[in-house]
Amino acid sequence: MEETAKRVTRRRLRTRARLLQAAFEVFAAKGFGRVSIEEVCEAAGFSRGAFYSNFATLDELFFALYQERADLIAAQVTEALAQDGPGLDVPTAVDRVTEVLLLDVDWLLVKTDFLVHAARDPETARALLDHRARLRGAISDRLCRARGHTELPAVLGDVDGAAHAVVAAYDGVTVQLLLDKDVDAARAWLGQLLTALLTDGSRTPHDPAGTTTA
Amino acid sequence: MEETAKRVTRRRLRTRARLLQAAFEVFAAKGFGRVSIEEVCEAAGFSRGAFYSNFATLDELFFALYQERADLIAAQVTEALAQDGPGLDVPTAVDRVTEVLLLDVDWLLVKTDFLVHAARDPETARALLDHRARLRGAISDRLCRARGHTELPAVLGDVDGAAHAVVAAYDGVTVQLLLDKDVDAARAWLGQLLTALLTDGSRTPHDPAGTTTA
DNA sequence: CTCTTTCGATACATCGATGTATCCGATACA
DNA sequence: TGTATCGGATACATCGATGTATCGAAAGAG
Repeated sequence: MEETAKRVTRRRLRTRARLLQAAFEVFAAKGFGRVSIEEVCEAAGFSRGAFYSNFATLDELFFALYQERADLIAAQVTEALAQDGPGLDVPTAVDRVTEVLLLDVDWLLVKTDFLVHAARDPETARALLDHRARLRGAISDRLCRARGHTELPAVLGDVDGAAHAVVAAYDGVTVQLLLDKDVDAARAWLGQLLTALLTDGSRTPHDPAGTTTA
Repeated sequence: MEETAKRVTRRRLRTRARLLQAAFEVFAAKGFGRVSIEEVCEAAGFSRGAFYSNFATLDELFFALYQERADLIAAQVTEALAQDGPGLDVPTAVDRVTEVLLLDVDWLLVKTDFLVHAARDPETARALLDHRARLRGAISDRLCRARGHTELPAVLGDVDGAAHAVVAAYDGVTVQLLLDKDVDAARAWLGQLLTALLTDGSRTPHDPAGTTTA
């Protein structure tokens, strides 16, 4: 072979995956800043030797964990927005993306930990910005296709500005959700916000769950 | 005296203030999760004895630090919104609140650390929710007084819903600012977002700095 | 000015986390 | 199935952070 490829990969991949899964759970429960390497290994059912065989430091594991999950989320969002609704209207897309983005509170916890981390490390920040750019791309595509059916308010500028606004609303609702832990309220609230941002103010809001009357 | 009041207070208050100030700087630079008690004391020019004489744990200091700064910010926002602009119009208030809220990036860093902390501790979450409620209150008051001059879109519900939206936009823009560190862009972007949220979509955006043409 | 109380410094003991070196069992490949 | 390599466990050394107990000095009260 050209490359000095590893002979063994199956067991290694399994333990690596188990370490990442355990790290996700422990990070979500206690926060990255309060977790030791030993805790992750214990949660995964391994000793610290397994960790040092797969990662150099906790930061490296955190980075790998984030990238794995971020790819997953990005794929889910892209898929949720790719399937075209019957009317190609914005409210339907809003509902679907709201469902996907506010699905797992543990992920929001870990992602916020990662944000705090990224705010002080440019390399980490780049990974997070990449993730956000992927989400914005999927949203922009969807908004482009929906244009003509629903007019966007001109205040936000072009379609990319609107995608930026969607992400900003998502982040804002996430903060509130992290504090009150009310997922249903957060979903309804995000729907309202996106409706207010993406549709004309004169139109009546789209309210599939009847949240405004409840 | 009825109470067993402390005899000495002046020196103690001074060192406590210096510890809080040093903690703010160190937390902003390295993040709460990566700071030790010794580092805070060293930055303040004290030994660890001074710390344990004033606080029981780092969490307690962090809590005190947050409350002090949060009160300051809330007072600034309240004052910035209390002075009535000549027209009582929403765009002017938007500009002023944007200036105040995105003033100090270090505060945003520390506040986000505190958010991560609060997301896992209900007592801490209550303090943060109180701070947010105070901000919303000031915003609601201002929006109430501006009603009649500028109509709010009905999508957000009442005035309190609009205040919620303002805070959400603030949080969303904060996240982006923490990643790209571009304060000017964040201010302009927050202004755009708030304009899109609070004014009718048919109106032209308010753009004092000419950011949309730059 | 003296005295008493308190505040912060110093020294010490302890605990936990980290990283490494080494060893044994598991696994892929011939 | 034999075997060479790899992966994870174990043991150890080290380092840093924490908390406490004690001491000297500063500051208010009289």
